[in-house]
Amino acid sequence: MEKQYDPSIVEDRWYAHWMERNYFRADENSSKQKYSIVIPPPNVTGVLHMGHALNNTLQDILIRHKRMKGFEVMWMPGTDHAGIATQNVVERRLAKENKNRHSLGRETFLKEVWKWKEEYHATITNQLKKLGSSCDWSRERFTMDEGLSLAVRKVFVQLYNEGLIYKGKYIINWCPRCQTALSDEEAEHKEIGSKLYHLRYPYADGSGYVVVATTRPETMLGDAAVAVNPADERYKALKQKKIRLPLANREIPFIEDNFVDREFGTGAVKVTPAHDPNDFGMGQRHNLEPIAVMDETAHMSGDIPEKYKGMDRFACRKALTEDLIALDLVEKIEEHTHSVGHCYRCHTVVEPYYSDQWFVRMKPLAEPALKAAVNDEVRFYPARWKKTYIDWMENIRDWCISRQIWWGHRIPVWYCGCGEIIVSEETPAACPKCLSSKLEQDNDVLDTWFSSWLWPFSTMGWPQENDFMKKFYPTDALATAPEILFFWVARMIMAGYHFTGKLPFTDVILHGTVRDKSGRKMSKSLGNSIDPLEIIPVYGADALRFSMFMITAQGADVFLGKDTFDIGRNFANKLWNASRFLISNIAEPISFDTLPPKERLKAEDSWILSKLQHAARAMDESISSFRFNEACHTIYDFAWREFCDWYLEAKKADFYQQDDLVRRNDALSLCGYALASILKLLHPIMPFITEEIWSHLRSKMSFENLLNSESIMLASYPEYDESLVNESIENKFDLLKNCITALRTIRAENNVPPDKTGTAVIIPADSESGQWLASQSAAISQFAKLSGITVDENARKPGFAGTAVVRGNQIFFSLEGLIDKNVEIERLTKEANRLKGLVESTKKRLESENFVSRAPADVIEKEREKYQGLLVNLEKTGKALSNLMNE
RNA sequence: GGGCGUUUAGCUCAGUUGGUAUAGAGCACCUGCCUUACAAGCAGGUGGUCGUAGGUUCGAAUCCUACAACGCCCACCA
Repeated sequence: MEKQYDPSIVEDRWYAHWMERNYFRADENSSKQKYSIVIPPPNVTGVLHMGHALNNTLQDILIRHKRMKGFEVMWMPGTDHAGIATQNVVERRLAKENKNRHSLGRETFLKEVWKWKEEYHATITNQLKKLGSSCDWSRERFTMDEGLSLAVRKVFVQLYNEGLIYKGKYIINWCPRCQTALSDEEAEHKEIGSKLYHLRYPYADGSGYVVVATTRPETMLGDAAVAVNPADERYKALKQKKIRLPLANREIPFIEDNFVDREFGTGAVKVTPAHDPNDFGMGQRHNLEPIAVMDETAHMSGDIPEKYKGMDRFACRKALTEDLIALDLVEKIEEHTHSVGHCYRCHTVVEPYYSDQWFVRMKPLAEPALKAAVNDEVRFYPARWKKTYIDWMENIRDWCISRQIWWGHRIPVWYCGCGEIIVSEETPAACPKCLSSKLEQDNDVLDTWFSSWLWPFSTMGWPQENDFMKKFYPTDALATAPEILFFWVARMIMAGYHFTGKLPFTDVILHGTVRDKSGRKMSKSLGNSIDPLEIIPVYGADALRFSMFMITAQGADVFLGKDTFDIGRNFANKLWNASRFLISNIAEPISFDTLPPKERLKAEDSWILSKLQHAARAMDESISSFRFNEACHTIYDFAWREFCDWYLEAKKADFYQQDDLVRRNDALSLCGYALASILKLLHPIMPFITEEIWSHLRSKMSFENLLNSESIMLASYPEYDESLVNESIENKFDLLKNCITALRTIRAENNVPPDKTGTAVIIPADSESGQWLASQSAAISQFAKLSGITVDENARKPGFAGTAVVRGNQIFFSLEGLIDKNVEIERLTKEANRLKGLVESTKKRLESENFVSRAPADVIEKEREKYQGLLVNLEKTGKALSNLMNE
């Protein structure tokens, strides 16, 4: 074994080995209880980033943990075609060659996108493997593969037949750059500093004007009315008047509508039914014809003055405002911040656009999905997301699912010249009504999420009945970022209930966003992202995985810097060296069936076995409740602070016992047992190094029921064993460690060099402590580098010595000429003051009538014991201090 | 406008149901060590009135109220 652990050699080798052995393969015929997860399919738009690393590591931890716990696990991998996003990146690539999708034509363009898909799909798959993801690659799916496309068509037809899909002309969010409709969720609202224009609209009879306020003056060309609140007295007289719309030079009426807020602006609002969702509503209530004045690229068009035709909407805003100013029709322009929708893919300002689109009626689908959350059948981690989910479900609106792009599932609707509309899973040969074969399929494709929402079951072969789905559906956990709670999670739950009658998963784990050290979201455009593939060769996937979860509390954002991964790398290296040390001490391969019998266990053995039980339980609980940072801390502390710092150090002496082979083998086997347990506990988080060490350990040691698994992946996860818990030994060890630390502190504070040994005297507080510490005098000598130690209640204090009091036990360290009296006086004074403070506060509490009469008896008892102990320590420390000063 | 989250050491953050003599890590910093597992390491140390103000309680970082700062989500007042 090398002196430094090098993950780059090890990791790829083990992944290939696991693949070769088919360890990731899920067996639908297994009799074991199943545990299944479907991957949130990464978009094929590009390479994976740290957010994916976080997301997939989380799932891998769960999968590996459950696999070791004896479940038949299935982790379904796959990718998403990501309609608009992928089409955009491919169009951008084409633009560099001065081509565009229209010049290529639909078919050729789609071929280009498929090429892109293949390329990035390969990269993504490779990245997931580098991370160690133990998904069942034999099941891999893509949202546009044949089976999933079939599921999409089936769902569309079913919903249509159920009356839950309809087509209609409405105001929708339109991205003028992508030139497609968007759903409400795809329009991201951002606060924007803007202007509020107060425009004068003259009455048709020339008797004056009314002032209306708008943030988008260019839409005035499409105005169909001016509306006021019916209760607004100010405008009562204007009811009969008409407005002469400036520039457009049309007459428009006054209308009254309760929607209008009397308090805002002037209380009069221009109504543009074709370009504003509220105005559209008013238009419908008052039979106003929507007048479209923009085309699909948000350039001015339609029946408007020549001058503005073809102008970009923002250019027009400027030009038109200037013209109105020239006509003295602008009362004032105010600064105004408001929230404006942006395309979630290209960040262009969304235009409300009047057009013919397909929608899903959501209310009926939401009912069971809402109930599931209210009843806690589906659980959210952290739990606070439940409320967010419920709010959204309660206020759900219809879902616009048609997209005017080419990359995606084509809408399975055909139109016949006779007016017939055919909605069908299969391409119809002829119109059922007029028998014409001249049918035209709807040009639009479906929203990407219309395939994603079926993911948990479409990937399993639905709608075909099959054993695989029977075994693994519904799944168990779903891990994702909160950003797509509505886009995806909520809709999957709705689809799950509607099409399979089942909740598709029970635990929804919402993890945070990956950010840089200054809190900015990591993104390609900001140039602040860290590429997992650059980290892995240097630090290792294990280090990447461990570091990320070590520093991240459940649901909290992850802040990554270039030094973040040191934690995991250092930990891996520590583990490597401890293992190397142990394994190198095994000269001849040793074999044993069980742990040494109880009577052969030494104190430190019982102690580490007891501590191991706590660690095992904590790991299990932390992972099962998705608190991965806790799991990392638990294993880090156990492996490093307890196993390496104390246990292995304590066992060293026994390793060199060439003349007592029983003792030597006990020491090696117990260390091997503890190490193997650590490896198993850690494996879900750091799969590679644990497998590597596991194989080294197995080459030197065989242990029935412990190391019998060829791969650690398939070994059983350590179980909490109460019979090995030993609180009294843990207590004694705390005392021992505190005594050793006290001696070390004296040495360090007095700058005693490590190569100078000294002698110690311990005057124990009682005979029990005395016996225990005396039995550990060899260990104390070793850890504190002593040449001699006396533990005796009747021992005499050494003349001049460094002093400490631990739980009433007086500890003296003496080394001629190396203990600095002033240092010691300072230390002891500080200690005495600290104790005085504690004695005071404890005394106060115990003298308080309220405390003594109201606190539970055990708390009072504990407080009394604490007080007695403090008094003893204070007294002895004080005495040591005065002795020192008098010497 | 509604809702949620965060505020703890110089920095980044843990702290599960209120109670373990001293509120924990990592990094940074200081001191001493290349002690034959590990300098990516070892031993020791400095550093915190737990955002502010009240309240509940025998007891509050933890529960309640108000306030402040920052962040996020949702929302059809142009």
